[in-house]
Amino acid sequence: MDVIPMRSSSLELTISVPGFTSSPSLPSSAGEGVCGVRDLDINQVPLGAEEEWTTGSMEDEEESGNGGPPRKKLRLSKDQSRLLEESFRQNHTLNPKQKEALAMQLKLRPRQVEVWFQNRRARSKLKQTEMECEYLKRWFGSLTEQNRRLQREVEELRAMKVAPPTVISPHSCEPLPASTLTMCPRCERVTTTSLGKDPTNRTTSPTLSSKLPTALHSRHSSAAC
DNA sequence: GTAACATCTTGACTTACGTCA
DNA sequence: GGTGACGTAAGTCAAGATGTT
Repeated sequence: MDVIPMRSSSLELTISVPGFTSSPSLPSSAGEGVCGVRDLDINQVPLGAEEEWTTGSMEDEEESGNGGPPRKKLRLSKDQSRLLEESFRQNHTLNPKQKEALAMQLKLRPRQVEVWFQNRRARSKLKQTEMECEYLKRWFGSLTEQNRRLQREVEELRAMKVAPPTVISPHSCEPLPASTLTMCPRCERVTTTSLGKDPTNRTTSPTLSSKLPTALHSRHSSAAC
């Protein structure tokens, strides 16, 4: 799965993706996976990719509104951003004391720290949602494809069942009596009943089961199959 | 090289809503 | 239960940075 390119941003995001490993960075707020999935960390801050900043910190720009000249937009310095990011990593919200202390340390107004955290939370969530959406689209596509393949397989097996009395075992490549084949009424998979010929007794389609999210698969396979 | 425009990032604001004393 | 203070999320605006032609 590739990642939406992000310029000059170090938003900290994780997305739950089955089968992907990740670094256990922080408590991911959104989208705890449904089925034993893991968090994919997309927030590797590119080493040395910190760009220079246009302006330094603003000590305290008094009252930007109310008829005065249009406010100059503050750009946080590299250090200020880093410190804010570190704080955010530890805590996604600040209590008034922490806010005050951080503002003091950064030489910013508490309000600015507060706004920064608000925006940071909002934009993390947005990116997270976008990535989850992207991932689900891909997953949907892949499931659709698998579904198509399996339906084709079912059609073939149905045709085999009505026509010839025997089939070839996919495992031993020997002729197999059709009577040894049974179809699961729930998933429509064809399985071979154990006659000693086929020790694995596997379904004819192991591909999907290995790719399904574990929770979904175990829920199904535990009962009828 | 640079000007003009498009797009992206991000600091700040407004509004609505929930919680708590 | 009504009320005000407070905090947060969501939506938005706009300055400034960056990319493209």
